[in-house]
Amino acid sequence: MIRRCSHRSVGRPREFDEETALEAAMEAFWRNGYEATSLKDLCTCTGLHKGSLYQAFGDKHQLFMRSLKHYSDRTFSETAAVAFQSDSPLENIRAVMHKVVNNAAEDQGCLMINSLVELAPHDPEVKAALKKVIEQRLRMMTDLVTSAQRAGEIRSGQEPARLARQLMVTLAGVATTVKGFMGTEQAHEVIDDLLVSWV
Amino acid sequence: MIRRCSHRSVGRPREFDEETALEAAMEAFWRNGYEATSLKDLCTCTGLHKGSLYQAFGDKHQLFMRSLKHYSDRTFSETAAVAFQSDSPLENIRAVMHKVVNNAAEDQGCLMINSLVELAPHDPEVKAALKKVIEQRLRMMTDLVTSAQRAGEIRSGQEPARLARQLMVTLAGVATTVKGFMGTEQAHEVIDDLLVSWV
DNA sequence: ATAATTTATGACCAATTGGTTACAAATAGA
DNA sequence: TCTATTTGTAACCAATTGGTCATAAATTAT
Repeated sequence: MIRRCSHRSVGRPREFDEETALEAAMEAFWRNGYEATSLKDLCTCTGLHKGSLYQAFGDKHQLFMRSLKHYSDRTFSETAAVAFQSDSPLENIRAVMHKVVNNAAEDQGCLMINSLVELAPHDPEVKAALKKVIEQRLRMMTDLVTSAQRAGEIRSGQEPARLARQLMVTLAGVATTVKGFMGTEQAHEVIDDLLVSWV
Repeated sequence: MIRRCSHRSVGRPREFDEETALEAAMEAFWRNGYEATSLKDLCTCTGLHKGSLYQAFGDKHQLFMRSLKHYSDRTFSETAAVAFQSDSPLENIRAVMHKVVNNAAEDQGCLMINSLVELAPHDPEVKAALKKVIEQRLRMMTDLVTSAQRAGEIRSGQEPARLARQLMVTLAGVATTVKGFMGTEQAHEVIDDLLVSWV
């Protein structure tokens, strides 16, 4: 059972790029939600036929799981990238928060929060996947808060874990209210207002 | 065109209570979301047949709109009821916030936030309805914040409208994170942590 | 009693859902 | 060239979707 290279074996070669198709599917799920995205929609936006989709990704649910993972991987690496740019921990927190807000596109929100609301209560697989990535992010936030407290940039009265939770809740709130009732600018203001009260 | 009483006219009398049926439908939409709630589900939970449902409420979307209104009416009156219990404006804010959190049932969240996430971006009617109720709540919050600032219970550095927005965003965030990643107790802590930083 | 009216019920409908499968086309290895 | 293998394509599938309609039952007004 040796596969020399990932994809240059015997059969007919793929005519599409798996990554591109996945990105398109993710976009559709992100914009419309899981239930509201039909197989036909997925075929249209990826340019593939049902058969190809199933062969490449499995059924709709598996494709969704991969989309979700793709999304969370990308957004996490993007935010982690700005988490250590400054030597001021508070500035790093601010940068991370604004990064997340920028990612939560207007009217589209955040795929993770969307999925949390739509699917988590009834889809154990989605719930487990989200649990993992949320805890991951919570850990990062907690570390940042701890650093900021040590640096004296945030008052030390409250536990870092609880302040981190506050940040996460605010981000979740922004990701939902940005769906029709808040411009991106206002969302950024919310972040700043919160952090202002922490110094 | 005179109707003497609302419902004791000619035809065969209703065998079900409209209010009860509406409540059941609302519960289903609340728990499962719009798309994931099928007509059959609605028939099962209300105990009605399709025909009766359509005659009484119109199509699925109209029934949903009535459910949403029913929900927002009930929750708003419940929260407004506790908004003036104390003579301390800050205590009233706290009471309102905790009331909302209690309403957002674990794993079920808040029907308005759920609908905001699932439908608002693509359903103008839902969006408009939510806009109305959200602005209503925002006004109430703003008034409470203003009072609290006047009473000196909240520092006066920030605009009441922006602080109110902060409260709303936090509530929205709690309503989503409560769907699998936060117990009710923790949700209450988040509220308290936020308000603590305001004094 | 009868007519008018409104209800409850279930059969019925076209369209769409997610999903499978048969088959032709395209490649690599023999 | 021939075989094995994998892809693309479209026909096909049962089940479910939201929604309508004809009909019988239950009531009030006459």
